[in-house]
Amino acid sequence: MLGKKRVDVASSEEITRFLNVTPVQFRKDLSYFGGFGKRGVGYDVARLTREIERILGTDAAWKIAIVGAGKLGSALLGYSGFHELNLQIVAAFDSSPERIGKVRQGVRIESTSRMKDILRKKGIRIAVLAVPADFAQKVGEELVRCGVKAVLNFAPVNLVLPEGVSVSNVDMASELESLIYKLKGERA
Amino acid sequence: MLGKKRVDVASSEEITRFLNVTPVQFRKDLSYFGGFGKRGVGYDVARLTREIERILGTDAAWKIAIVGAGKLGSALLGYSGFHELNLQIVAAFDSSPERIGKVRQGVRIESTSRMKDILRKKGIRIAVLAVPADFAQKVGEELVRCGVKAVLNFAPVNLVLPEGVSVSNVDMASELESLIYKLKGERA
DNA sequence: GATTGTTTGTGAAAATCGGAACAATGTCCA
DNA sequence: TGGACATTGTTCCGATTTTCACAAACAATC
Repeated sequence: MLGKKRVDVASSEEITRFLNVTPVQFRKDLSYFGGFGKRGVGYDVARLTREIERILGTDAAWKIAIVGAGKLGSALLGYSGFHELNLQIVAAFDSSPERIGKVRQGVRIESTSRMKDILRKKGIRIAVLAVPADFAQKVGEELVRCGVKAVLNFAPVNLVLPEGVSVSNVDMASELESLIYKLKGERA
Repeated sequence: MLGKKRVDVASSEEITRFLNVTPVQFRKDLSYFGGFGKRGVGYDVARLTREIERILGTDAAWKIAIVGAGKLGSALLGYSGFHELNLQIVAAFDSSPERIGKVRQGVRIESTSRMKDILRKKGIRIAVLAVPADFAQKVGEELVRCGVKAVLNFAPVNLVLPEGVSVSNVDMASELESLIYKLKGERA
């Protein structure tokens, strides 16, 4: 309880102070993969980081593609959160002729007609879908035919893809609905 | 079982065909708020829509503000999902002088220094945060001082705000982490 | 070295969630 | 009217998740 703070070691409570999980949950989740902490001391932050990266698979670099280079797609191309994990945006696609050929954030926007070639050649298995809602389902299915195994969908539709393909729908409207619902609850 | 389809009435099974919930779950959730369906028949679609909107609070219009008018913020200004709910973007803020004063999607971008005035005057309680990660926590706290009660955070940090303020972190990186983890599992 | 205080890891209890089964209620048709 | 069929709303139950409680392990101090 001295003024000296060791930044290289942190307790589960200190760590979860800025996460939205409880210390117990944090410890239990970690213990499932093995005990990385020292009792009475805490967790070696450097080692913990390495272990978590190994568990999550973010120690090796993953190549991802962004499909749809409109406003949202362009924004995602520059989104810093991807780089901080080991996610490399190595391809971008759009169907609009005036966007094809342009280079954004060092990535050349290709025609969607070339998706299969490029995705297969580069061995990309993760795609971020940022096309208008009307096209999302169709393009998503095309991605599956291109060998993609995981899709992060930003279009405001519920993307449904075959078994074996992971889909994560980032539904901003739903998130806002939840917030509104909570707000209403406080009023009542 | 005739060819005639009544589009004004639908069963829970028909409704959930395009949702990712089971019919039972759908009925159970609804029954928590009251029985809106007719046994043996189904749900009156028009009424169901009204009831759900009432429950979620999207029957009345909500005014929201977007803070940060960079790539992501601009994209969100044009995001169609907001309009489909009853969410009106009535204010946008940025700290960068070259963006202030510009009009995007009919909304004038104001200086962040004017946040408190405008947010309070317009009675805005919901804000969408799309600023760089380094500023997110600071700006979020400022929003709370401006009377905001719910924040949808797009910055790749875990925003923590005081009790009584709802925070929803749209963490795209986390979503991708989950996808990667699933992908790894299939490999092993 | 014993003692005290701290923190992890884990086993058990509690709560929550999702699915299956079923009774209640409605339509339709003879 | 009565019977066959369809669909909701609810109860029950198993599984999963979250929380609680505590023993084990470690550091620091006397």
